[in-house]
Amino acid sequence: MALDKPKKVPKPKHRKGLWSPEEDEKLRNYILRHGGHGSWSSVPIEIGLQRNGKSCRLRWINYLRPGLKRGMFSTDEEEMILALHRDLGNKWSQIAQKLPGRTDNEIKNYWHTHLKKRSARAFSLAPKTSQELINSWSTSVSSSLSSPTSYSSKPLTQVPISFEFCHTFRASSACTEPAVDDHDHHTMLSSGLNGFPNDGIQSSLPKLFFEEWLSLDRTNTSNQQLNPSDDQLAAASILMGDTFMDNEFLQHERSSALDFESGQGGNWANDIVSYPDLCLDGSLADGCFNFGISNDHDEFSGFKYVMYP
DNA sequence: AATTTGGACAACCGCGGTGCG
DNA sequence: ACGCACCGCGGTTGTCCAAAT
Repeated sequence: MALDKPKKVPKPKHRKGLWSPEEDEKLRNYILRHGGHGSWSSVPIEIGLQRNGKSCRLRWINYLRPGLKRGMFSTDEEEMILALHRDLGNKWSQIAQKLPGRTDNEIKNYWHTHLKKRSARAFSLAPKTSQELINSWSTSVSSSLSSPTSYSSKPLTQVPISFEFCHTFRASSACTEPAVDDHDHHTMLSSGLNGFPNDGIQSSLPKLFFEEWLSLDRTNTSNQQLNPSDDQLAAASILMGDTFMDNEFLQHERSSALDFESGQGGNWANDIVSYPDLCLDGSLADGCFNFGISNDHDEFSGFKYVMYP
């Protein structure tokens, strides 16, 4: 017996679980053809997928999007994640922004399965955040400041800064992170290179991390706060090669670096070489910026500046 | 050989923020 | 001002698979 039930509009049954290669193919083709800037909720309808828009978006971002690295994390990436997690906590999306080709989900999973225990161990042995490192560094450095610097009028330039030894490499070769001993890893210096240890290590120009520089300035100069626009100006000054030398602080750094290098017996041509790490679209890749000096043997001794906007 | 266990990764869920009508 | 849809994020759960029992 037929009942006159009100017609129910069937709720679209969305498939869940793992994506099939066919589904991937459909989604990839559609996004590549139409772009991923429309409404995600309409995407599965357009291509006949029994998925919801949210699921499509996630699949695209975490798996299908071009430029994803996949595969094992490098040691550098691991260190980066550990350091960023110390500073940012579970801000996976922010951490992912510093690691091109990695997704927040991927980093989050990797953290939980590989790095969490390691971090917990390290936590009990070392200062907890870079800020704490900086604070401890500044204490140890304050007594070793040999002379006030000429650029002391700017809050930006008044802070002690940590350096790590960088390396020399031929301009044509890829820049890889230098292998440094723990002994050398956190050599403390004043904001100039005054007192830079002339320990005979060839090509040991310092590496400065902007994150440390800027955050240190924020906390250590209570009455001379570096406001965000100054941060941006500083960053812009670094990124714009031509305006590089307008920065008094960096100018001082440069001359100190050159003094140091000449003391190392190098025949340096005093050329500042500077270049940002860029994405294909021209945006800053991972907050890194490199600069240094070159000699007449086409060797480059440089710093890598890491900036976290 | 069958079952259990645990690690690794993929995907989902819920919440808050934002933009728009 | 309000409601709605959408997006992005972080936490959680589900699934697969290899190693252990």
